[in-house]
Amino acid sequence: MRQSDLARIRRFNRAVTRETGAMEESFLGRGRPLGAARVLWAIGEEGRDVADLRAELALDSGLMSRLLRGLEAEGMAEVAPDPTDRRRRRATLTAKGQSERAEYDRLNDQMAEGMLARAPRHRDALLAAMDLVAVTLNAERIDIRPADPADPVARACLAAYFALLADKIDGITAAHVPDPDPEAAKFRPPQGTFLLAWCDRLPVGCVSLKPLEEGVAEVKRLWVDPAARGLGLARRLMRAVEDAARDLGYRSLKLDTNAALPEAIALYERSGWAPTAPYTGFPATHWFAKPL
Amino acid sequence: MRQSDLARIRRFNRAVTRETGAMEESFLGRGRPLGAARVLWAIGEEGRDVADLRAELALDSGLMSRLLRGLEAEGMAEVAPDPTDRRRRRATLTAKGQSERAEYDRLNDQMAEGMLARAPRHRDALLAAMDLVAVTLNAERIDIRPADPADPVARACLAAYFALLADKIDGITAAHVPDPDPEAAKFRPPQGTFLLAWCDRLPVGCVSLKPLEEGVAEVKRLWVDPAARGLGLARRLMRAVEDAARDLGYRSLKLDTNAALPEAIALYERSGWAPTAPYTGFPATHWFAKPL
DNA sequence: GTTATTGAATGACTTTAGTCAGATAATTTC
DNA sequence: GAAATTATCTGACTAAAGTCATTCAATAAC
Repeated sequence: MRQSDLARIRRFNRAVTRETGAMEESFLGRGRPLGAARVLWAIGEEGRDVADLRAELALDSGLMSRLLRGLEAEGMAEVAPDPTDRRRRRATLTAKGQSERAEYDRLNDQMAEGMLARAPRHRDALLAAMDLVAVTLNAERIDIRPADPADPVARACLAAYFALLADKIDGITAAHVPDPDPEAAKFRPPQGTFLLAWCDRLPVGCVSLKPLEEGVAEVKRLWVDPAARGLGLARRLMRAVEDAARDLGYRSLKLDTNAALPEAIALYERSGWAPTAPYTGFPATHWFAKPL
Repeated sequence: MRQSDLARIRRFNRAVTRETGAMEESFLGRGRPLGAARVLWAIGEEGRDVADLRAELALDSGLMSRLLRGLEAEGMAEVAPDPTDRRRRRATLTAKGQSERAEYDRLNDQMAEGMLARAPRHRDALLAAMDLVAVTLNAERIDIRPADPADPVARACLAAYFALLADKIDGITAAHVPDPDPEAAKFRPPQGTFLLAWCDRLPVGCVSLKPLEEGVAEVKRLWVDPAARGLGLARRLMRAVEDAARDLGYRSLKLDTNAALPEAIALYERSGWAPTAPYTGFPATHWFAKPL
């Protein structure tokens, strides 16, 4: 590694350490040690099992118990046996606890606001850089899960996908999926599927599958967030959708794409897709098929 | 602020918090509490005054003293009175301390390496994003100081400047300043000056001044690191070089620039520079003057 | 129906970090 | 040269975080 790269990473680490330090400082301003504040926040609006809290915050059972007693004494939380398994206990926030949690949220928002305010003319560039860093650092934690095509998050991914197409392909204007989408059922099992890639609660990619002919399905709408490019996510999404198609009983797959998306074409060629006869019109310029 | 922007910033905060947590974890692996490790590292290869250490680490005098006693007991450091002021004390690392510090350096490098390894195909993009974040968060701490034009850091800025010109202006190939630069003396007081903008130990911009005619100096080589764009740094550099010119006794300034750099031209026009007669040739296309 | 396991709580610790009020010696200030 | 200031150290504290062994009740396994 170059010496100067190291200096850059160190500067980055110092900058974000200072920032998180300032945040914790502001959290202490509410008169509660950080440990207790973290538990209060982690209980969340709906309440949470104590075991669950312990796993997330990596706390010893003794310490967890004491922190909860403290929050109870403050009137912020209540802990009651879980009705389904009375050994387990469930922590919930009182009304007072809810509003205290909202205060922490507000402090958090305020810090975030302060960060963006430092780049008044480059707000979007700063956010994009933050995304790139966060997604890259979380690369190993990105996971792919089925979603409903009507879910707002799924629809947001599709909107990003169509915006990308409109940007890259001449003659396409930003299309959109009608809401409700009359085709949605085709993207749900048993006919098809819709997969979302998640990186720490935010979507970073999608792919979908719908029936085409007897025994053949079509892969549609492969999209990867710009912040997640270069991490092999497109390949993972393709593998996942192929597995899903196999599970749904399809024997082969097809897809179409456009010459303006050379990385996608290269990916298909690398992963066992072969050119096939055109089966769709504009904006498709390339057609591929793959047996399962 | 948009709700989704907030979610993105939160994701960023979680990602970097986890990362710094992992780093501290690895530091604890050397069997020393973080406080002591930080002091050991801050003492540095050349040693450091205790007062200096305290200011940097923001530690209470009692705590600092105890941490130093601990390091002495481990045989890592020695503290001796400062010969110039025997109230002050100077901490230095023993040979053992030096090698322990090198171990922390190695751990740091390893973590940095691990971060870059997560973006094998986008290493430079990740570094650029980290720079943007770090510089933006540090925006208020960027400061401008005179430097020697022969300093390697100054020369690195000039190299970046010429690379930028070569990239933007047709017909220019990456020029470079000869080493040693026969003109260097013109960029040093009392003839001229060379100013560097620093953001946490790394340069993020420069500007320089050299004599042109009796009572007139020329502003040259205004450069701002891409990561520091949009923070008003170019304007600050120009103000600083104008102040320096005034201090050196000049009565007016000139500069030339090229149409391929519209932001620079806009900046000059906004800050009291007026077009003037051409006084240089290619690659200049615009000439400005400003009375002081 | 007894035994083992699990989830949480409790009491008794330790470590780390940090504060605060002197004490001490060197250096400035007047 | 006395008085004030400065830099550090020491002792005596506190708060926060965390560990560990044990207890207790509920549940699962046999």
